[in-house]
Amino acid sequence: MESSVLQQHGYRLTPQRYLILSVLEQAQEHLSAAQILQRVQEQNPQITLPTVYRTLDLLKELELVLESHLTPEQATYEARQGRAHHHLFCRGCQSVIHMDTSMLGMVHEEIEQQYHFHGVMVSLSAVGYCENCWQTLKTQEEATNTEAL
Amino acid sequence: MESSVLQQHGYRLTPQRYLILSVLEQAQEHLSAAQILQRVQEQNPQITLPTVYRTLDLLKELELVLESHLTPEQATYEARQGRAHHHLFCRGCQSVIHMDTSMLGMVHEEIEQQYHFHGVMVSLSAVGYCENCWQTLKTQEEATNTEAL
DNA sequence: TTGATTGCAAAGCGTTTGCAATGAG
DNA sequence: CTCATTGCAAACGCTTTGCAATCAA
Repeated sequence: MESSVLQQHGYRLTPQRYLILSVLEQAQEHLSAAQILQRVQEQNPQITLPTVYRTLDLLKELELVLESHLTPEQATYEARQGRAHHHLFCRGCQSVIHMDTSMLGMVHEEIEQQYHFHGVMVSLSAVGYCENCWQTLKTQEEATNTEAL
Repeated sequence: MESSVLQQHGYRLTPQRYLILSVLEQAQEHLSAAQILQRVQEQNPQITLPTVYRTLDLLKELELVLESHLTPEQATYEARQGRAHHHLFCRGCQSVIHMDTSMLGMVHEEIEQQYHFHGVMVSLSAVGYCENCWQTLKTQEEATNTEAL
């Protein structure tokens, strides 16, 4: 648990902040602010959405939490785990798979050199269909084609 | 101008749609819906924001326009130009630079094989500071440090 | 005690929708 | 005539903010 980082930066460790951070650390998936609220309220129904957002802002600033915008509608959040990773998103079941960074090779350095940028953070994201949803999709298409005849 | 694609799909080519598409095709940058409205209203002040959004939906569907979510706040749009590309975003001046796809190499195939995904679209985005903003930033930091003493 | 933090309510902002008026085919 | 398309106004959903009450240090 990285909650001590809060105090190290002069912020209070309140029950709300502790709960929100532990929900994120225990989650094995990306959570939206609303999902975080829901889980957090199971332990303490008092907590409200503004508190979730304010806490997330703090945790982002302290780099304990990462924010993603895989879908346009809403941001999702995850606790910063050890290894850097990228996201593979299934259009079908909306699941998010983590990819490791190995495949990116020297992309980072190439960008800094080629475009004269500094402090570059590279993020790769891919969307597609997982095996399951791909099969479902093909079945549906066949059904539609048959209908159309 | 790809406006003929509209009719090919049974949609009307209205003055509004024509204007919006040409604004996007002439822009050498990513535009938000509000920016599109502004440029379009210079020619026809009658046009409204809902029309812009409805037209963008259409153009996205016809793949004449690409939508990006480089920043959380608002989506940006660009006319689909010839070559695929990726985005390099400067945190300082908010400018967007297009990178070509060469550096990605076989990433696409690797993902399909390694994660058993189908119809994968890869998008790489990077954020950092361009040369200019990097210098500005360093100067500012020095100033702040001096102040703090 | 004292300023940081919270809950509440309300506002903000980008985006979407219902609907009547318009206009192209 | 008929339906796609528009402008208008209002709604929507996520996120942020003002403020008084509360609470950790």
